[in-house]
Amino acid sequence: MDPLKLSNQLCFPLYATSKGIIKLYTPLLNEINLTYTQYITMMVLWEQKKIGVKLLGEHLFLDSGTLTPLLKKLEQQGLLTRTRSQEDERNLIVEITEQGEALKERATDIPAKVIESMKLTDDEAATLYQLLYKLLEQM
Amino acid sequence: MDPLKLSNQLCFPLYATSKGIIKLYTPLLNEINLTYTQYITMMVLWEQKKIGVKLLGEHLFLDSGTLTPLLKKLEQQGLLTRTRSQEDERNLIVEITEQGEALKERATDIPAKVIESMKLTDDEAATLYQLLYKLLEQM
DNA sequence: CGAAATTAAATTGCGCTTGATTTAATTTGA
DNA sequence: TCAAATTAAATCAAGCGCAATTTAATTTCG
Repeated sequence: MDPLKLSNQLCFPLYATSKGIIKLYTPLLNEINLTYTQYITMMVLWEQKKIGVKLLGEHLFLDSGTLTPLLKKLEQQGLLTRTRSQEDERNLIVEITEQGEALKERATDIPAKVIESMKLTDDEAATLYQLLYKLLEQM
Repeated sequence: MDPLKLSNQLCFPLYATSKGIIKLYTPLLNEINLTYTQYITMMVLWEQKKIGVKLLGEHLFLDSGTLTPLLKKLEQQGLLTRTRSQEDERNLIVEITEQGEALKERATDIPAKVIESMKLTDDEAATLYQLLYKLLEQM
């Protein structure tokens, strides 16, 4: 059992599957003019309405290097506003707009379409979900 | 059950775990001057010695847009050679060099170190592996 | 108090990733 | 045969991802 055989690695199928599923999302997200990263950002805002960049980054495992330009773009598109916090000017607060809220409707069907094309049983999906979160938690 | 809740998605933990594990690899790969993508490319060459770019891309789920610059860099580092096929000049053949072979030794320990820090049981790892390949196959 | 440390975003630089287009070689078929 | 279609890499543009640095605000503590 060669540890350097591609087929013996866990990371590689993770990396490939992740890219593959994002590629399933892409044509659906194109219709609402979002990239995958923009989409998961909007998902947080659909839940929370208003959140600081630091906390947002912790939810998404992304830092300001990725988020700053991405949030500026979403702001330009009118989906959110960016404002410095009054209490602590170091913090930038991101808040969803009406337009951003409205976009949620057009996104509702997307997850179901992707899950369908993944063809996993409910059990398999649950197992996968649980293993991935176990890994995530200890990182 | 909101389908647009981040925590209800399968793709997001896949995406996050994939990035997280690559981040475990990064400091180890830095010591042998490879990025993760360069590393999986070298893994194919450690197995096959010689392969066309198209087939290489099929193994790695990458296209010439990613591979062309990456292979040029690895060629500059002396780890492989790039030669047009005699039979069909459209094909570029990549072949590992002595130096490329030699690098394999320095990489042997890396997978074990990463797997260790993932803290999954053998069963869990096997289940995860199997689910990911099931997903990959139907994509 | 006020200098030093800490914190949050922004910026920079480099590399990956993909979609689309271009270029060149080969194959196909009217 | 030879023009049209196909194939393989290369190239280009746009965006992500991350490490490292910079800038500005706030906190800590001597």
